[in-house]
Amino acid sequence: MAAPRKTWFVILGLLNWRPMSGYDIKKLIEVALSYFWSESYGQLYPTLDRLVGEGLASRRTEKRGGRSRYVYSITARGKRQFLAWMKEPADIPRARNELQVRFFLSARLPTRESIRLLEEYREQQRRQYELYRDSEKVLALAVRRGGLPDELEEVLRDERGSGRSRGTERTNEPMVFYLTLRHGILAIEARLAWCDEAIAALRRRGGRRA
Amino acid sequence: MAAPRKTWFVILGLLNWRPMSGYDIKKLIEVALSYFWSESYGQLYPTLDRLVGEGLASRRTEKRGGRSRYVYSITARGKRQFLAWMKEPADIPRARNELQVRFFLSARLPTRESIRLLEEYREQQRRQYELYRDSEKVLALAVRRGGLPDELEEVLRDERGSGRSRGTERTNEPMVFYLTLRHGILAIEARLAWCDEAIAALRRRGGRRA
DNA sequence: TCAGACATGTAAGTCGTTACATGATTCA
DNA sequence: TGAATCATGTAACGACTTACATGTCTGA
Repeated sequence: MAAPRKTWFVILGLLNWRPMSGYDIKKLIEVALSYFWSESYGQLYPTLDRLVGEGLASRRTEKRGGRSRYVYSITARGKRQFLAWMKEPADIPRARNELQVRFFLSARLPTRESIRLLEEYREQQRRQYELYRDSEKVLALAVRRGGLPDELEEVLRDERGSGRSRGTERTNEPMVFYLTLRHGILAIEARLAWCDEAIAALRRRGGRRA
Repeated sequence: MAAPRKTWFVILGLLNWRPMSGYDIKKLIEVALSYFWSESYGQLYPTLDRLVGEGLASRRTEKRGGRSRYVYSITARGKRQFLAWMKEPADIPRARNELQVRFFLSARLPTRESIRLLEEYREQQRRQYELYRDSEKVLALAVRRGGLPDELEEVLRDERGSGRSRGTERTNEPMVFYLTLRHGILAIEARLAWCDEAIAALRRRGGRRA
């Protein structure tokens, strides 16, 4: 029973970055993590409440030009829990790949159905690939410069000094951002290569028959 | 609102293969689909009930040497629904990759933490890779022979003639099985390559400092 | 002035897992 | 005889999404 609580720890990890409102967290995930993570408000706000209830985060009200909002900070206890979670082995994700299951289920259908599925998949991956490559160019440049692209600098703004670096506590940030993206790129390249291989194999063996 | 209903369609797709009991379906998924799909009994049995309720499957009681069991078959209506679903575009899976999020969240931690995460990931992938390669050898051989490995032949037994093929209605089965596995293999190779690239990059830039 | 961003939440429903519960049959 | 496999289910819980609900502020 129990304890995936991923949302819980991801929020804690982002608060460990800097204090934020629920809205900020949502935005940050959309801008910087969307390739591999998502959260809905329906998860987010209740989880923030629970985090405060457990003493892992604290909440204060902030006025930002008349409009007020809740800003959450991680507590010492929260920090400890987050660090402990980071040390635990990640659990193997339950396998559920819809494309693959569709492809498998096409085995008893005419070959052209399998091929159609693959072509659709290939096109979807190709589109995604272009987006990734664009981001990669921007990030690679930034990494060489030792910073982050402006959009990201902006989302992560407050916790940084007025300059680009606080000097003392150097971190991996830009490199980790870049490498995270590289993971996505290599994964897509593998899928594209697979599509080509699979389409060719099916055509060789009976695409005509279908 | 509504309608992932993946379990629903996967079961329908398997029943389209041949009539089966809930237990059979579970076994088939474990043996042949475990790399990319899973179902629990808690999902399976209630879904089978609903399928029958909707007239997409029918149930009969079968005696198998004194022990009785329910065997489900797909109906014409069920077949139509399954085919319709196969034609729909697969929805983009919601992105949730725990390893990547952990890695991202390590950006503010000492570099050695990021590297540790990667090494753990790499080892996990490497183990999985060995299993895949073993299966690949077996399957590749079978594909060349035009059949399936004995374990799979057994799980899929009844619907086949007494020989290896019913002659008339040739399908892609062996090739699709093989290609499905190839997808997994190429994906893992990409992840291993990424781990190497990422570890090297982090070491270059400050592994010492950590 | 009005669209779009900022901002916070709830309700209902689906999806899915785990643990529990039960019992027959087979084979070493 | 007792462990493994066959076989079917339910209860409780947790995770997650979508749609709904509501209101403010900023800038073109």
